[in-house]
Amino acid sequence: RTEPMTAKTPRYDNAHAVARLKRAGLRPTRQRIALTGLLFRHGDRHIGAEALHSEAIAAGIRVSLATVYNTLHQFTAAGILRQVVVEPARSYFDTNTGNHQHFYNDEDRTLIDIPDQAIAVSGVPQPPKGTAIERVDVVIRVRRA
Amino acid sequence: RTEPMTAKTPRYDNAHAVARLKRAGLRPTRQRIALTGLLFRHGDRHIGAEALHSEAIAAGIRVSLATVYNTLHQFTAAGILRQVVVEPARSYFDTNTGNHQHFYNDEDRTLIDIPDQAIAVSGVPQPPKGTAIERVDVVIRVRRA
DNA sequence: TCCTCATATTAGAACCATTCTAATCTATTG
DNA sequence: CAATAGATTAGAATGGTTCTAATATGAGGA
Repeated sequence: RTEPMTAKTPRYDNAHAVARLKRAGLRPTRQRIALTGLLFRHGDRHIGAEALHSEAIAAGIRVSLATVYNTLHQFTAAGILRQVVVEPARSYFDTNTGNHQHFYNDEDRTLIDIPDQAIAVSGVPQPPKGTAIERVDVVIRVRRA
Repeated sequence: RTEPMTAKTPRYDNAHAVARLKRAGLRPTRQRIALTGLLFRHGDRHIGAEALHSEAIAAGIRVSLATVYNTLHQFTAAGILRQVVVEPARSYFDTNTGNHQHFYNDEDRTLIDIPDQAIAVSGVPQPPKGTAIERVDVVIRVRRA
């Protein structure tokens, strides 16, 4: 059932994708399986909906942009993707859901992971009454030196 | 020249606004003077373009939404406002341009300042080759406890 | 295998914050 | 006060995202 993959494209066959989807409680549909492959086949990556859609189309996967949006949000809700907010009017999704932060270059829209251990945020005060801290996001904005 | 300020509505008259605009290298037009008043009359605040426009209209200031957008961006470029990115598809502008960070409640879109001294980010690694760090933004995401 | 149906997918329209356009005003300078 | 660079404006355009309601499909049961 699982087809051989060339060396170039690291293994992430349908069986893996299906397993991951089931673990996340998502029905393994043709589109979700294919998108899972694109997303997690290579290492950590940051990608937007339109870009992922283009990539899918280029790879011969028949999927609508709406489904790509749906899928990215479902994956985020399921915890297998993380949404990164670094600029208004554009969303990035990060396949690395572990604790880490980002460099962001506004000029060329580059997002780069910073491993968790590197950064520490100290002195975080009490959150406002009636709220609890959900996550601490650090964006280090860089520009051409 | 500096006038006494009342406790309730701190004074921010046209003379102040004009002075601030000139200092920023911006021509003190009727609209900019009025918006400067709205923005800096009270203490620190976070506001979006549409909200500021509504506020202006409510205050009887005749100004177009386009001008509000232009003005917010010019003020940001001039360094008298700071743009805060906390969610896709919506921009906030902060009248506090000093070094500080934010709590953000996604549920009710509340932005709250955290004074600079409180927070420290350590272990920031070298920025990517050819770039320099411009700013470190920390957003502490909170939710109803 | 074949039904059934809850769930997914889809094309295209709708949305909405923001930006653009090109026409009209207005501060500033001479 | 005239000239003009710069600012404002209404309305159209943009662009990423979400919605709609019609169609398709995976999962479980007969």
